[in-house]
Amino acid sequence: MKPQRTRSQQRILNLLTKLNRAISAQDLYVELRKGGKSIGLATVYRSLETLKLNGVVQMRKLPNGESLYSSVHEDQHHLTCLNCGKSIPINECPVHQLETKLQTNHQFKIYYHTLEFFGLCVRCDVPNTMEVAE
Amino acid sequence: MKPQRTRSQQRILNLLTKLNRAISAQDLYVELRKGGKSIGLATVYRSLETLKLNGVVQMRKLPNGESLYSSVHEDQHHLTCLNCGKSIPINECPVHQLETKLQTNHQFKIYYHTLEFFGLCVRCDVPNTMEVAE
DNA sequence: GTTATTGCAAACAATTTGCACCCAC
DNA sequence: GTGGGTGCAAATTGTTTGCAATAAC
Repeated sequence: MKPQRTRSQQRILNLLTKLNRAISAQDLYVELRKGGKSIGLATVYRSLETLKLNGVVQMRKLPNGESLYSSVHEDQHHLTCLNCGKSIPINECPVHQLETKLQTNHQFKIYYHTLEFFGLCVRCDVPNTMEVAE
Repeated sequence: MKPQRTRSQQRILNLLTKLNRAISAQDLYVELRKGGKSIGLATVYRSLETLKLNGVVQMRKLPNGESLYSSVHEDQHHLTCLNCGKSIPINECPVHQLETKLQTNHQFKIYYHTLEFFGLCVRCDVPNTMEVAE
């Protein structure tokens, strides 16, 4: 029962699928314009909103406030440094079993989940008192 | 090796510990003012930033862009509805073992993690074509 | 032709920054 | 007295909204 999509939604979904990685709305906008498509930023946001509610697009928020969107089968999580913002992708994901269980117990249709680890990377985890000269 | 805290940082940390739940910076600000403390909103943000880097405060971002802060031992995750925004707390958390492993493998000092499930709650998961009359 | 979608510009909200003042040491 | 910490107001940034023009059916 695929909901019908508008032209813009279709374009965005295509691009997200092709890219196969998370991208911000702003960058998505730039990419689409580059591709010759005339599209407004507002439309990008509106389309992403709808696609999210349809369960085909997912979103994660970076600590800096920016949102990254990707197509929903992308099950990729990250280890993010609170200081430099560097994000390391990780492969493991131990929550699928729990997801199924929650879906049943809470009568909730789960579309996707986010799992992020935050801390300090080696470079930023300065041994306290002294600065790294580098 | 506890880093020394400024007056504001101390107050904020105290309040977060007392509350034992996640709260937005704005609300934190209001609470502190109510409590008779003269404090500026910017200071609240600056203090939270520092406390976060110290690993004693953690943050999660709601889909609406607001950030919620809590003291870091709070290991509480949520099931959030993409439509109405309702957030249901869950008790399970299957990631601690993975956390330890990642910490070693990636030479990363992990302070905390966030785990959120997104989808539609029963009320919002309308059986497609027809609206709920309610 | 009627209705939903789109683009643009203006509006918004959370957060950050500049800067003068104040407090702690 | 000096340097970091603080409050206020202004600036910034990502996102949302109002509305007239446009496309879809």
